[in-house]
Amino acid sequence: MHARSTAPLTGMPCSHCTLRRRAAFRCNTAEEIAFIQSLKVSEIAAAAHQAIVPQGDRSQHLYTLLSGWAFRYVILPDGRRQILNFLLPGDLLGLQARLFDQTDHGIEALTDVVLCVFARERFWDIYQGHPRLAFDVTWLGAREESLVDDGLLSAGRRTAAERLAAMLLQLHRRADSVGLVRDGGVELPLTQAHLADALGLSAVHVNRTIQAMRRARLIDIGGGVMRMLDPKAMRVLARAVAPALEPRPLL
Amino acid sequence: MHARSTAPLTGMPCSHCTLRRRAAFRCNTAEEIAFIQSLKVSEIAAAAHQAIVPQGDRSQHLYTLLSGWAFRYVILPDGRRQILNFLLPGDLLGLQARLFDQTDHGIEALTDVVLCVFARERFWDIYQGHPRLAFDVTWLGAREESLVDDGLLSAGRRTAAERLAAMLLQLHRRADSVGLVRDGGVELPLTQAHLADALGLSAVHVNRTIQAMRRARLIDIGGGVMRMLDPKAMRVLARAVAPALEPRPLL
DNA sequence: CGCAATCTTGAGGAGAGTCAAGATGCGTGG
DNA sequence: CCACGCATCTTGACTCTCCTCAAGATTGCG
Repeated sequence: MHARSTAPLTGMPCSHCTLRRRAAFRCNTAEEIAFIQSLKVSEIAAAAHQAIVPQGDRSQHLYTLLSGWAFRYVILPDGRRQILNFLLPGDLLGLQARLFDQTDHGIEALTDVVLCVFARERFWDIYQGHPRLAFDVTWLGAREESLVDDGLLSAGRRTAAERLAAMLLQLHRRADSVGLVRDGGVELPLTQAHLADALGLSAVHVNRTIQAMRRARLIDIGGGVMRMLDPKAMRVLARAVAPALEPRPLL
Repeated sequence: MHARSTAPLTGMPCSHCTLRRRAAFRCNTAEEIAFIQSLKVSEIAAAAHQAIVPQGDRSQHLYTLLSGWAFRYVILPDGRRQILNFLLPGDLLGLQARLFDQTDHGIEALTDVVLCVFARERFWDIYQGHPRLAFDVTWLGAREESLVDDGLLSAGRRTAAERLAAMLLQLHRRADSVGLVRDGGVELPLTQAHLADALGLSAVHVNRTIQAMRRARLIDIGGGVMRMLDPKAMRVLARAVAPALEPRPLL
């Protein structure tokens, strides 16, 4: 729980970034990679539970999450928290914070994370000189919105079991796309309280819903690991389709 | 209720667009406006209740809403509907639909609307030749996401009264910024069923909540017109801050 | 080994949903 | 100009999902 402070790291050249090798990500030209490299200020490690972008802060940077999990959230004055979405490796952080003067949401590390830090003042250069990459930024923003759209659909119109199914399917799929699934199991670093805050439920009710799913042999979850026992039934429950996975951009 | 079919209109040159004159929008250079004009294919009118982008369709175009109200929504297989956000004049439509191969949401006209249609195949030209406008597209996408974020906060963690207050404040503020508020009153073309689907509530409960607000002299709503009687109390209720309104881009 | 966070279970309650019926308003056509 | 019909709004009664409170079990870590 004790957060070690954020520390700059040497980091690895973008051209050797292991994320970039995954099929989930669109290939960049050598020239694009060199440009991305030139934007990169450093790598930063943050410990689990540490604030990456505190709520209400003006974010100084854009980040790409290189490893670990994080989440975007809002906290109301009386302490109620809503998790807006979870962030996995390859996701771009701080886009809204960069565009609007002040963000109304915060970003917190769920596990120890490593972030690729991009120079704030050079954000504009992407648009100036690299239209393809600028397009990618827009694309990543639109993708994030579609995740939030789905969360809103859940919170507004799905039952507790449906919400949970939709969320677990989404996380499983996203984790899979970045190689975080090994023989069917994902390391899920979420507490039930996190799920509750993401789904708009109480922690107690999330617990009961999970147990019902365990009894129904839909999932096997616990000890920080989740296994999908019956993905098809889960999709039926969530009324979700398995979306086609086209390669997505990576900065 | 009977939808007249979508009809192309002559339209007015972008340089004379009345929207563009509003303080709410960022000024463009003459050159930018000429470029935007060159993207413009036509203007299209759609009747209230007509689908602008049907759910599941691959959208052919990007639109700017010139007049009228619309909304983005998802419908689950069993008919439950979630409204993701409302669209007012100046808003960009179809961005996600353009970026992903297929959209999972639809867009429907709430009133009769007029849309500015941009050539799909020239979307890329914005990024190629007009970095400033490309940046604006990203900005508009991020702004829409922040609206959805707020909706998710509401559906997940606010009570019915708080949700309604937050939504009515947002709509009032947005309508005001495009000149739709006259001596305190906005024309709100929403039924209570629309509000229910946007807030994740039942129509009956929205009704009761509205009536409580009327009795408390917070708002005066009915007959398609809303008046904020006590904006400060509404903001306290919604736990919302009045956000600074910086000029936003318009395509 | 012991504390703290997390998970689990039970009991009772409340916010919001559903169903149903009636009221109101409005556009259309006779 | 009025009557009809439909959509919307309103109200009541009852129900149910999910919440809150509270206590105990489990886990993990220092």
